[in-house]
Amino acid sequence: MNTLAELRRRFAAALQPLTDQDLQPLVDMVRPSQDARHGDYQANCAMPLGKRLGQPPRQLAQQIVDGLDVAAFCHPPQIAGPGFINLTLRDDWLEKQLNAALTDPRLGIDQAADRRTYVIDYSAPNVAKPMHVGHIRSTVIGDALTRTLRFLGHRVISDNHIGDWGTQFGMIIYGYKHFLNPQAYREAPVQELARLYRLVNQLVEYHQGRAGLRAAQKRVAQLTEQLEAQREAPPRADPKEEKRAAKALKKTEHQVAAARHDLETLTGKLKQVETDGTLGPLARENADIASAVLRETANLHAGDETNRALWQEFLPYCLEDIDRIYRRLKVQFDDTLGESYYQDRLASVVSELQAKKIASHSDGAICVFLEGYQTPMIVQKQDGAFLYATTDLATIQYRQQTWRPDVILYVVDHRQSLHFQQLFATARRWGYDNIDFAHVQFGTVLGDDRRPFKTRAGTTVGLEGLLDEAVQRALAVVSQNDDLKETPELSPEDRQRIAEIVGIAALKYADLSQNRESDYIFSYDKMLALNGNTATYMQYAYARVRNIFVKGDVDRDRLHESGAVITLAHPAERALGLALIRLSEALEASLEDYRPNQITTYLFEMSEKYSTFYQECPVLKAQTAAQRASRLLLCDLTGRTLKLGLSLLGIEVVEKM
RNA sequence: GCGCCCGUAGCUCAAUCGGAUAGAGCAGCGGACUUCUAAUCCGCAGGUUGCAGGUUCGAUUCCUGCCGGGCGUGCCA
Repeated sequence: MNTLAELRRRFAAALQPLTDQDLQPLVDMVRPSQDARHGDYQANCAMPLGKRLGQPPRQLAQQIVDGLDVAAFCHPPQIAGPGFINLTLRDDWLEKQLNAALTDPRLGIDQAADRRTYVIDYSAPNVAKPMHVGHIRSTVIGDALTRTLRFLGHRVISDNHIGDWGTQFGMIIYGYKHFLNPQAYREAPVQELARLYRLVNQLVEYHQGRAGLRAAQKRVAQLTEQLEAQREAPPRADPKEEKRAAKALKKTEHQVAAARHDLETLTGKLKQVETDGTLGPLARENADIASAVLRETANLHAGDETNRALWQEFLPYCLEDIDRIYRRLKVQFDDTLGESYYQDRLASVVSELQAKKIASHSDGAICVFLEGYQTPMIVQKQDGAFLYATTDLATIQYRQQTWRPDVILYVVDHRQSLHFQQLFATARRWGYDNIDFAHVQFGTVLGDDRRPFKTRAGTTVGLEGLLDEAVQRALAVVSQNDDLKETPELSPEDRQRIAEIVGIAALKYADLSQNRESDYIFSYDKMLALNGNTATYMQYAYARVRNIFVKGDVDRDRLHESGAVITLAHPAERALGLALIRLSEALEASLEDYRPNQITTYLFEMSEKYSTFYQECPVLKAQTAAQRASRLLLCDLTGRTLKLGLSLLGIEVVEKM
């Protein structure tokens, strides 16, 4: 049962006779108290309503309380301050909820009343390119939303909209035709294809870098010159002008620094290739590689038989490669329908948009012009090629035909927000206005230096290396802790298995616990910290719960069959009990704005309550048999709540750590 | 230039569509292990929520201006 939802229903009934206005906003003002001194829940609706009705808010609060039927689960409501209504749950009612949850596999959490169909579009890497740190947020957030929605009874289709039709295949095809090591390909095709991709990409970047070197040098020179001029300019008479000039100067200084930095990394990269015994000659021999790669890509799209056959051959290997990472992350998709899947729909999408006068010719391209946007959304280029906007529209069409979703969620980073605004607006004009579209956007992963997370050498960090590093560090933590015990309990195999779970969990949790909209600073140390809002802390809490049952040789089934019940006597027991009945509130809150950090915050607070309880309330050595049984049941419910809550985030627990 | 987002404790972050005395964790200081895992717990200190106005019973939240930062911006995804 969702206590908050129930309280809101009761308030709606009490408010009904007092106003004929929309009750929803008023009812939403019933919420958990932030401060325990104001009770467990509070209603703040008397102030705004009193204002609208021209009545003193405290008097109105009294009227609401008079008509409020909550005696079964609350102490008499208290009116405080300007008109807050404070509610405190009765212990006997709390106990009833907890004892009911004990016998329910869903821990007393109801399924949603309105079950809807969701398509969730997340992860979406470009296959054939190694996955990197940028893919983790989409994958982890999308997976958590999928699991949570599903648990609440919604129909969810998770769809990995992979990039399987882009230039990266042109690169591999070119590499295959020119640089293949046949034996390596036979023995380990995935690795060989990855090598070809990296090699060709490096060569393309080299030549693009060479081509851009002049411009970069020129830019530095130009900006430096501009900077000198600005510095030597005489002071302005007008203070306003002077201020503006100072600002412009500062801006130029930044630009010079950035341009120098760019130039340095560029020359560094060029030098690296030129001095390399293998790469240097290859670079010279393949001077037109960039345009050749584009030709291979265009041929693929045009239906060239050789390239199609190669694409068909490569794709399974590429999928195998990303599947290895998904298996490790324990992420699964219902469908993996990439860009290539929609190729034969694109032309008709464009002609349909034209027929409906939604799209029109402009500068040789076909564009959708939207009110309120300076730039149009281009659906077909001058050269006839389609763009990702076209594919996204075709995808919406397919999803509507196939699943008739109520909602489509796109878990994609915030830099694409303009694209999605235009996409959704176009889709609505096209007739898909019964679908609720949402861009579930998230910020960039940054390094300590607040720049996008890179290795020391300046290359992007591969996702696999990231997982390895997290697991390796988790192994050190687990081992260190086990060594500190009087008699270490874990075999090397145990430690390795636990480290895999703890390391991956830390990585996922660090991401999920952040408000998804802000950029976040990546830190192994922080995510594997043993205190604070981390997965490790909660897994530890879970392991301590389980250990009590081991140490006390308590059989859970027999405990439940014994007829024992939870009674809340100690303040720490009550605080824990209150937290335990609120998982459903946290789940609902997290789905309101698609923010998994609502769940992590809940789990952290609940774990803290457990840690306090653990400290203050002996379980196995409780005073009486009834108290011991009650506390054991509280522990059991805590463990199950942790396990369930974490599982909805895609995070596993361990029995020992 | 235009558009979107952000600015909260020394650091990393919260704050449940305007609620009561802005909360955590690190880092700092002080306590608690003959007792179920001290990977823990308890306490102290730390703030003009970028700045200046405005809206009202009440503002981190809404509006205006300014300062500082990020991202995007007609043929990449």
